[in-house]
Amino acid sequence: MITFMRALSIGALAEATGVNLETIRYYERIGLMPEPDRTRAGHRRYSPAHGRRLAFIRRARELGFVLADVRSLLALAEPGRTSCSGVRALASAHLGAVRARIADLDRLAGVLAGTIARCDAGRIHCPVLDMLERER
Amino acid sequence: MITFMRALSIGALAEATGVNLETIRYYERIGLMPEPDRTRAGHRRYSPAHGRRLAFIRRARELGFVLADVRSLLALAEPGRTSCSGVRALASAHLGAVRARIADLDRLAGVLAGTIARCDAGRIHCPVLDMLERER
DNA sequence: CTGCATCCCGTAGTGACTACGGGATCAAGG
DNA sequence: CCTTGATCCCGTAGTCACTACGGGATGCAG
Repeated sequence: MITFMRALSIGALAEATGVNLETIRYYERIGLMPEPDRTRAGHRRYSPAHGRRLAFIRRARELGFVLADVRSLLALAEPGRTSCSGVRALASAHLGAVRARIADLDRLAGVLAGTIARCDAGRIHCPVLDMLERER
Repeated sequence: MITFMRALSIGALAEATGVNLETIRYYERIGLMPEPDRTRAGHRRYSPAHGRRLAFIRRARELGFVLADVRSLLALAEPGRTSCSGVRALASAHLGAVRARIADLDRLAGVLAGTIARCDAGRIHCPVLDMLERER
């Protein structure tokens, strides 16, 4: 298990969390990650709390939440005023969107597979082009 | 069936094909649609051939082909030197990508659904947040 | 102290559009 | 013929979530 024992440089944090270094700076620019302390020379020093927040963001992104949702989830997860129903609503909505997308892609794959399969039948005209060119 | 009998304005073409007017201009900018003739005042006048090409692009996009693929498909569909095997290869590769994406989303939906389902069990801690916060 | 890895920052590029703004032109009705 | 409102022109910038680049400043090991 990854633990963040001491202050990490941005490169070390990137390695520890698997989040690209430039992405971490991007998250800071858009206000998703708080600004960390700096060394005298201006290099970022990350605390364990930063590491946990970044790991949270990463897992949410892996689950397909858009950054706006991640922002909401972070707010809803604030210690003290945790809102489970809010979190659940967000997750449910997201699940619905994912399932809709799957249904879309399933239909698409069906059309593609059916058309490509007809190629094997040794047609004269290309069935794929036929589909793309045929009106309506 | 939609037929393009005469020269259409960009707005009429947009309506006939269901492609946004600004998108048509965008396709022209990136060289996907050829430049049409213009009226003396500079307004675009589209021929039936333009209409057919745009409809082809639209159907390919609906099937999820990226614009680079659409470009290739258009080249492969050139009358005279039609390449069925090339078209088939592109379509097969795309189908593979679509199926991979579906598999990804299926796994994702499973995780989300499983986690959300645990919310109903009347937990004290929010299972969704638990998942996002837990290390590993 | 030398050299190389790491870090800084701002900017621009990606894909596939969409939106905006300010001006020109067109087509129909009076 | 003239007005009016729809349509069209163009260039630019915004979207999302990053990623890449470049040129300069540090950090740290040998």
